[in-house]
Amino acid sequence: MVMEEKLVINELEQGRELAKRLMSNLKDTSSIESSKSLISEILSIYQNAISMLDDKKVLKRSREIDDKYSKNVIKKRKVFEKTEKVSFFVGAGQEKGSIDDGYCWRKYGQKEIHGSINPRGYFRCTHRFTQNCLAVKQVQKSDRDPSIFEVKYVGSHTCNNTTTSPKTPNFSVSTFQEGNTADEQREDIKPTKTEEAMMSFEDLESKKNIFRTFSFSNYEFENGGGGWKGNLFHENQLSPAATTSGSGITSEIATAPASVENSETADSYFSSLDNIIDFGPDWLLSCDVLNWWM
DNA sequence: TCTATTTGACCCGA
DNA sequence: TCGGGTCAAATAGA
Repeated sequence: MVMEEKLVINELEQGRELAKRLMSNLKDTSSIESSKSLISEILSIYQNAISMLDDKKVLKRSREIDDKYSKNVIKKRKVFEKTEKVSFFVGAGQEKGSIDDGYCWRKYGQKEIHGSINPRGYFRCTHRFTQNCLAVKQVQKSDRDPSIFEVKYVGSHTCNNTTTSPKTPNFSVSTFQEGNTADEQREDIKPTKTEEAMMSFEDLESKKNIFRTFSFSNYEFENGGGGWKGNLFHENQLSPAATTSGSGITSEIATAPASVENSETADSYFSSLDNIIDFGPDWLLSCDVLNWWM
């Protein structure tokens, strides 16, 4: 492991520790100011870690592009590191490819995927050629629940242009064990740990009310392990407060009062954070997801 | 006419 | 050899 990677991991571990302290603070309604301070620290640490990773990626990609064009290799497939891939599920109601994450995407291909019912769409940043932005995303409708789109982001944006300011769709994050085959993942579709986070970022620009609409959820199977429905944002869940579907803790969180710290049920929500915050390496490798709210 | 999408072909890695 | 990612010509739509 190179020095930079150790530094990044160290940063992320600090963030995790701070998050744990934050969890404790949130159980104590008298320590709101302390919690706000911790949140700022956490965001700063994650930003540092992401910047470190991005610096490395930008350099690597610049070399890839130089190689590509200098050798006139037009169709050479880029090989990204596994750590650049992030998988998460986005609620339906936003048709494939039009999931509004604030960036401009252009579809450049679609493929039938072996073993999957639904084709996978390939999108790249509109500013790929004007600003050399190599961000790419893949969108595929879930085989298990057609109302769900699985979106994989490869690389992060280096462009400045967005349709609006970059924003986060309401989404449910799930990380999978790296190295598993697609079939293995389908066979054992649950996350390897309690790694699912449900988030709503309605007002991230101001960041004033961060965490008012932010919640983590413990992983839960519906019908004894049968599916994701209870944990996913469906189109009627774009406004979590209006959620009526789903069951268990997920649904409760979706309808949780804005002021979680004062909620009677807040303790029960955050009592499960020990499991969630202990994301483990897979989650740490997926921190591109943080770009959404930075 | 311009821009985005579709789709078959091409290419590479496993 | 196969599966998946990308290209680019054809097509659609504003």
